[in-house]
Amino acid sequence: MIVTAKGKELLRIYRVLNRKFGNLDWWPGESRFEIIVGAILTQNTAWSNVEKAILNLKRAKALSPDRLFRMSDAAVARLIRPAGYYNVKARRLKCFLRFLYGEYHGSLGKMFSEDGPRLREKLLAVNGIGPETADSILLYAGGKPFFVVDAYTKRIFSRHGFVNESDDYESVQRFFMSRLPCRIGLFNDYHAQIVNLGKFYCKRSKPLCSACPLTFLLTRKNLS
DNA sequence: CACCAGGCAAGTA
DNA sequence: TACTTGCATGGT
Repeated sequence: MIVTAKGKELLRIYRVLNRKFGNLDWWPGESRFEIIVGAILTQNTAWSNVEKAILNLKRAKALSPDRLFRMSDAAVARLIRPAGYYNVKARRLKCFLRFLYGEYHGSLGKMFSEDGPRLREKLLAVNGIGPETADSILLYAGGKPFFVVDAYTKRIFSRHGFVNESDDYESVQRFFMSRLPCRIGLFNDYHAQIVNLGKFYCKRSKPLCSACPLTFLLTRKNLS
């Protein structure tokens, strides 16, 4: 099936997902800092495990930039153990905090007052923050218009012929950002819908389920 | 038991 | 540039 991917089709797909699942109100997290920590902890990790780690941080009153920054790597690692890769992730959190204090005196407000593209470049220069983590931070904690691309995005949209599985991050991101209206709320909920869809319908080694609303939409369109 | 999860960096050729 | 490997827990 050949799909000519125009912007209106991407919007139609989004509307179908939103109608079925409603507004998902991402990111799950009560503060900007919690969102940032979650974005780092969820790298290649099930969110349920990240929740346990964040709960540990909250119970230890460690979920603030200053408390976390003062803690030793080993102490942080112990708290975030359920999230997996706890040694590297403890270092990555510290790298971000060193950046936050070094550049902005520990103020997220100052950090997010920077120009979006400029801040993105600076985040990417922090060890442990790659494109997906940077965009998650910018969009969900900073309210800046960057479309987040993850494994589900590539998997789902390559299986439907919109992009290639081998396309790099920036290329897939451009595919969406050049075809969608630049709206925070849309970028926010679209990515949330994709992850939700992936969790329910699209595992790594299994084909798309025929009950997947996206499959249904595209099949129906193909027949008409 | 095997496989998977909302990546990333560092090493090799 | 394009692979490969290490990192690690908890759920199915």
